[in-house]
Amino acid sequence: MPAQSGFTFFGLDGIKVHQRSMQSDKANPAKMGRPRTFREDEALDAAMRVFWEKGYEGTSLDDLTGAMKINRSSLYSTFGDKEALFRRVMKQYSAGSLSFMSEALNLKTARAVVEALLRMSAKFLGDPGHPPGCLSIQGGLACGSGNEEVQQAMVDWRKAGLVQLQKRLQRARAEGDLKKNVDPKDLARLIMIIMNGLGVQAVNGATPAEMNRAVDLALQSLPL
Amino acid sequence: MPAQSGFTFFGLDGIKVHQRSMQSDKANPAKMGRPRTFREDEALDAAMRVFWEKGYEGTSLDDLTGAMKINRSSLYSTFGDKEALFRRVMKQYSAGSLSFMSEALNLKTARAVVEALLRMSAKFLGDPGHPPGCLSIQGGLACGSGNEEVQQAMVDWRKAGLVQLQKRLQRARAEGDLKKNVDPKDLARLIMIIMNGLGVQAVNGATPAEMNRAVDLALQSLPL
DNA sequence: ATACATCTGAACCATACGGTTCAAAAGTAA
DNA sequence: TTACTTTTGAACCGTATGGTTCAGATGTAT
Repeated sequence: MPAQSGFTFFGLDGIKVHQRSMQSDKANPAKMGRPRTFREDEALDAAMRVFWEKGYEGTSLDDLTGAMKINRSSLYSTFGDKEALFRRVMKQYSAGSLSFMSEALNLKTARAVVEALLRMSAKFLGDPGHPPGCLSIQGGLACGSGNEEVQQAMVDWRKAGLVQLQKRLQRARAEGDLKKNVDPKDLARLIMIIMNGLGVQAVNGATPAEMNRAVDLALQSLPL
Repeated sequence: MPAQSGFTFFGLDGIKVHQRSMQSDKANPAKMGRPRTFREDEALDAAMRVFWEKGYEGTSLDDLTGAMKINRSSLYSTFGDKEALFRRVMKQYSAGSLSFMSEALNLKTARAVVEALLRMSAKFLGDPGHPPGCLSIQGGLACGSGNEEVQQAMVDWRKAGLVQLQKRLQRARAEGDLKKNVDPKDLARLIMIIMNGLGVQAVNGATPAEMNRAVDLALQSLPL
């Protein structure tokens, strides 16, 4: 399951494994020049955790190089610059951590979709195995001068999630799988509102269990 | 209505008014020393807007002194330092902008309380007359090294809102004003989740009308 | 062996940052 | 008028920030 690779930071202490695999790998001819001492995917995962915890503006290059265990030159030559790295991290997070959303959207009924989204969000956003909340929010809702493009990228990212859910529920409408008095766009927005709010509550220290109880209440009353 | 003073930035161009009132005010004996050229409350409102828009970390001293129209010495002598100013701003925001919460909590029934909270949040958080979202979130959910105390102050601030709502709904429970199968704590958390989520949606660009429709949906189905 | 290619590490850079200093300005007191 | 008090304004400060440079290290190719 490639979606799990976003969570399993298996390589953080596995630099030696990396070295051996590079030397023993005969299928890929070694590249000329000094070999890297780090794995790009591991460094990227480390960067993702730091940005998740400190936000874009609160994360310094020292934070990043320290967590990634690489030096500045390596960071720049591999990822470009701070912003490019963050954009890479956003993609990685979407493909990895947020992949539960795609799974949920693929369920058969609107009810199942919404229930999966809310329960999996409560579980994921408060999971103590990684920084709390959602990177698309933790990255920063507000920003100082010079970081507007990053902020806009996050706004677009969050909006894209809403659009996806709106489309799924509009499909449910077309399939007769939604009550007649329920507008799929409004429902999608309400669900997204609850998911965003769960992210904030997770940062406040709410446990998955506490959030799940609120989700129970929402699910027992929503018109689904 | 003192709550409105948080919104009415009447003094931003009113420095001249301030000067006249200072010279014509005979009730308060003039203080020795050079008179201030700014009004503290106006400067504080200006600071509030900047923090609201750029967050704590994204707001620089140049941003603040520019918006407040005072220089650094004046900012330091009047407010202390950046953190102290932000804490002042938090108080001002609570007393001003967030005062609708106290009003809502004072309504007679749980239903009225919840409805007022959600509708007033949708209206307030998306109001184009000020930066979008809620300062308690916009200030920053994540933070870099050195700003942990500010972050914790915001976490405590947000939690305090939840505790207030929990108490109000527990009172509703004691008064028999809440359905038997509804836990007041869980309901309070769900409402707070929705309010937090409305803040994020407002930052995404959702209009008060769009958010209000989602609130309609929530209100028509919540067990109240 | 030398030549070449790529990475590392450590130093460096220009600018930004929050905070400080102090002479001059603008008032009151005597 | 001088003395005192408080504020302003502009310069300054030490440190942090994102980004750059380049000699040496570590590999492949001939």
